[in-house]
Amino acid sequence: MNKEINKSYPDTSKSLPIAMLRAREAMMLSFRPILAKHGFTEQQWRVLRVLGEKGDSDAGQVAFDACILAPSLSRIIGKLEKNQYISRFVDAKDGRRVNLSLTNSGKEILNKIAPDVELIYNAIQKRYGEEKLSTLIDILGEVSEWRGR
Amino acid sequence: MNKEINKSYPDTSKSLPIAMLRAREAMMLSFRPILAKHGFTEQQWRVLRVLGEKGDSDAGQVAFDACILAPSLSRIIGKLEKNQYISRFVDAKDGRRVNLSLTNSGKEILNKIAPDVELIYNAIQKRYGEEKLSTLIDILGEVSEWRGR
DNA sequence: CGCTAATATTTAATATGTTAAGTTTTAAAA
DNA sequence: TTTTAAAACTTAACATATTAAATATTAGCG
Repeated sequence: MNKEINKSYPDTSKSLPIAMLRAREAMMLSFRPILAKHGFTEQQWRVLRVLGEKGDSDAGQVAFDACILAPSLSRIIGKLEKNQYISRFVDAKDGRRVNLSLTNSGKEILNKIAPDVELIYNAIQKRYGEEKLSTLIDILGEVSEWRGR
Repeated sequence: MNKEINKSYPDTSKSLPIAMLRAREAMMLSFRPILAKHGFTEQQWRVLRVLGEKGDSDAGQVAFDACILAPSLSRIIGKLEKNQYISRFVDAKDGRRVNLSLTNSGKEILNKIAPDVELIYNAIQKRYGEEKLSTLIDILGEVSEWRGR
């Protein structure tokens, strides 16, 4: 469609960043309603999941694992702490670090929501097949290593 | 690393949405400085590119092509119009639609920035190979078709 | 034709993304 | 040890994301 028009600019249909955005958005359309039903945003959910998976971590580690920039994380953990889903305390050995930990309430909500999220994951995997998705994850992992020029 | 801890939650290292976020971010770290040097955000740039590629389009089409939600696009085109990079006018046949068009100034800046962006694309392609990236684009395209469940 | 539903866009409100600057605490150099 | 640089967060300012509601216009139907 529209193959006759100006082609002097890069074709967005082949743009990796846009392709990832689209694919990601397609999936998030399924996930977001589940999280929203419990009052969480996608980013807040990533923080809870990461803490549930890796256990107590400092903010920097959570930021990396959840793929959230430090300034965003600061606000997010502020809210999660206020709502009693996590607790925050400065590291005893290094006063610069802030350690984060799931509260019991945080663990409960995690256990409550996780199964619904898993259902979607399983449906996606059933539709596309483990092999294809694993290929996808692998290539994405390689591209994540890109460090410019 | 950390293979002994709690595994009762989905492993974020295998999460497709997070994997896409990471890979995309790795690439954007190379692209953003180029755009920033000219005062554009990543989204503003997508709008300019889409208009340069597909020619004049209505807002809805641009939103889809650039993968930007309508409310965000409204503000973005407001600023791009104010800065004279695009012009906006209501469709003559359908008063609900807003048609967007690159100004000469918009075309110029597009031609000025595009080559620098291409350099990065080429470097990425050289490093990972066309075949792998084309496989990636294909799978991402399939996943983009996901429509919930 | 007049009424109602659907479309396309915009506005509003809250949350996150991005970059830069500011704090506090450590680590390292002189 | 003093001072200087680096590290880890936080705060601030502006831009975008997301959802819902408001506007304006068109399409369909009785």
